[in-house]
Amino acid sequence: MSRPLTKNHIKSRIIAILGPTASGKSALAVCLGKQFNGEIISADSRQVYRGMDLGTGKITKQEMTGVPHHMLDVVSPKTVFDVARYQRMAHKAIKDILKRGKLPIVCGGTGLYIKAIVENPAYPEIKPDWKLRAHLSRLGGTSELFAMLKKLDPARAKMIDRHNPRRLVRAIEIIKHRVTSTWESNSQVMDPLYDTLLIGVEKSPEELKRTIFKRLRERIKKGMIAEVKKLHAQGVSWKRMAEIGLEYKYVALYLQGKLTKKELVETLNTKIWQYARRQMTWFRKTKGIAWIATPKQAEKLAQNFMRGVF
RNA sequence: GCGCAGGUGGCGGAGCGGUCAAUCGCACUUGACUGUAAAUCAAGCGCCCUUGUGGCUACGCAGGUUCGAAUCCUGCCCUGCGCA
Repeated sequence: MSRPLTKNHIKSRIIAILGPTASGKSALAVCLGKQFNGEIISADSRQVYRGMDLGTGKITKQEMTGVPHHMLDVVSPKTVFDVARYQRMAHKAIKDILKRGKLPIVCGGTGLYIKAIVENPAYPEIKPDWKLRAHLSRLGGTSELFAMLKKLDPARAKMIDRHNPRRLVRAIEIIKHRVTSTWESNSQVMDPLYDTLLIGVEKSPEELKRTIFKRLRERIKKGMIAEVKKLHAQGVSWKRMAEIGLEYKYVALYLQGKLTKKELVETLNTKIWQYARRQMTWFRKTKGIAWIATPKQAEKLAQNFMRGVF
């Protein structure tokens, strides 16, 4: 994969809007999109899936009010999407938007995906090897995986979270497919392609909790349960739903009779809140975010940014 | 009223004489994150003290037995089920 040279020319400006779930990012993005002749690139790891709408809080055609959106409905929920794929597709979309002289506005709550396009880390060119992954997961516990990695790639083993099967499996996958080099020779290279304004939507915990609960009830009323039922009828397994998480996971449990309606609402509500907190701990360490409390503040920031004033 | 079962940390639920501030799950708090990221994983979680093979208060309430009790005995209060 070749990387554009960025050193000797001025980088294109883009805006990125982030924040925890239910903080009101989408509406703000559309608002800025209109004002600055922009197009939205979603940075949401679940909104990429076709048919997952209500459960992911995907923006509707009406709500877009003419502002084009990208990276929505790009893949079937039966296939597993990933950051590297997201990175490639999003870059392509951004390039295209810029070529047309419009402003790309990245918007979403998946911190990793935002990082993928803003900081632009180079991911190793090793695709998921599902056969190997299945084999490794059948192997036994994490201690076994860790021992294996330690033998194959001591440098990586030193850094890794030895209890995390996902990380362990991927690390083994990388080293197995790369005979010569080691982890250290492959450390992540960051190469930002754009000059990015990072806007974080700030919400107090109390307000966030309120909005999450309110939004959850609305989603149920709008037919979220039927949506999950329909996806299942179309062949999305319960197991896959559990992997997708949150609304899909818990509604699936409800549809299987493993939760009552009341339990569904209660646990889902707390799980979404826990997710919002996880998002916040990710964003907290992200450098350079301008946290705003009102759309007005965001507009102001965007204006200055577009004029090149800081 | 009688019989049986039971009252343990925010909740559920172990423990049934010592190694119990009390297994475990949930919730809560903090954090990690190099192609599954709404996923996956870690730490903390009675109170006090910076610390520790530290101090204090705790297993419904009040007493008792014992070197020692969440665990045994007595009384009381409360809850569930059964019989009246």
